[in-house]
Amino acid sequence: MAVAATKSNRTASKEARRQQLIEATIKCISTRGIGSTTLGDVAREAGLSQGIVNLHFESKDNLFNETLRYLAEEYKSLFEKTLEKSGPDAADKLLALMELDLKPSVCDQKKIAVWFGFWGEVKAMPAYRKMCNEYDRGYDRVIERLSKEMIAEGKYDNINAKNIADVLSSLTNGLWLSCLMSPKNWDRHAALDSVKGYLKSVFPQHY
Amino acid sequence: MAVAATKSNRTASKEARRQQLIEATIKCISTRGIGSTTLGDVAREAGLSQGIVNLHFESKDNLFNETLRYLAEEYKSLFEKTLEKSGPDAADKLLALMELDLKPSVCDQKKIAVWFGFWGEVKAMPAYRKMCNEYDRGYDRVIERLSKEMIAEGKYDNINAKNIADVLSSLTNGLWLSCLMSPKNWDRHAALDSVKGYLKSVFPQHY
DNA sequence: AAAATGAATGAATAGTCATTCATTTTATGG
DNA sequence: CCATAAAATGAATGACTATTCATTCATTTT
Repeated sequence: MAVAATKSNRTASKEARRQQLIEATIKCISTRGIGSTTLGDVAREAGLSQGIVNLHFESKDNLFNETLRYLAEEYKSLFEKTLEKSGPDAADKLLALMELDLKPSVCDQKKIAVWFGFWGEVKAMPAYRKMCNEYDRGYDRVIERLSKEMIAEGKYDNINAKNIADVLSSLTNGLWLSCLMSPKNWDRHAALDSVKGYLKSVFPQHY
Repeated sequence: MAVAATKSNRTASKEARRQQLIEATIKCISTRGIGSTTLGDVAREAGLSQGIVNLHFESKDNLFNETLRYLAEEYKSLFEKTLEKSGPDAADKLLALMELDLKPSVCDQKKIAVWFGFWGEVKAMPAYRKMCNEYDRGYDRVIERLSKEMIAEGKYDNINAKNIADVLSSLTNGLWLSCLMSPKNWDRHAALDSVKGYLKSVFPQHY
């Protein structure tokens, strides 16, 4: 099928170009900020010409939305892989997920700067908020389910799984802010100790 | 002599005019986002003319810096007042400070949107990061000192004051993000319960 | 009341940037 | 090789916006 082969080649090349532009966008936002990243900057970063973004993404708005979706999908895939590979106990899985959030590949200045850039614009761009919420809902459910399992196993009293899930996700996001604001003397091991300290105090029989 | 109050629209004092413009800026950033707030928007929001911001603030950059400083000073003043009025025990003071962060006057969508707007721009504007860090250092020191006192009082083992201070500030910032992202079904009492739950698990003799 | 002061105005300017599109380059099939 | 189409270019366009400044206006001083 010559036609199909040709078509798929073209598509592949188009996909590669889109990916290249998304990566350039992430780099630009992480260094110049979301507010002063221009399409010219992105094109230059990608080593391509002025009009290239509009050719592949129609508009700047669309490019930014696709960039956010790319970041969200990337995290989702790491989350799922972590959940699969870790285990088998709920306690192992929960710890592995918390460790993921503080790994260099997830928690680095560059990527965090981009996340905060998008979060800072949610008032102007409700689509950003909507997308983030859709992805986050899934993670919260998983954390809550794992907590519930552990509460049942450990016969813990007086603690609430929803509550713990809220604290853990807030804690992670707050630690990311510290990483963004004090990149020089931020210590990921200290951050992980903080999280472990919390887990230990809530689930003393498990950690 | 309520001179300032009776003065016509055209001749408010310089300080009053600056304040009026800063408040308009906060309103604009909280609704349109920091990236699409123009000086025209701010002037319109304040009911004044196009050139007014440059007259009183020299530049947009300066207006935004002064706006961030205003927010930081406002919080600082609330923090200090809370520390004074609460008490006398360290446990009371610490709880009062955590409650402050979740009070409607501090933790409302509008104000949080502005904070995140600034945080999202720290890569482009190092001055924002610098200013935030200068203020935050003070709060962290206070929280750490209070924790230290409680650790000594309660003879707690195996816990570290710096660690607790880190968790508490991260937790607060993370809860603010939840408030920004899910304004509809965000519950400040549930958030406060999360914080209290943490305090109870770390300082069981105190809470 | 005339003059002086300085706050405020808003039209004009200069610069930036997203988007368009006519043209050029590259790749593919015959 | 050629013919064709897709991909890429980059100059041009038009919209937007920070900043300037000559002018207007209200208040105070003389």
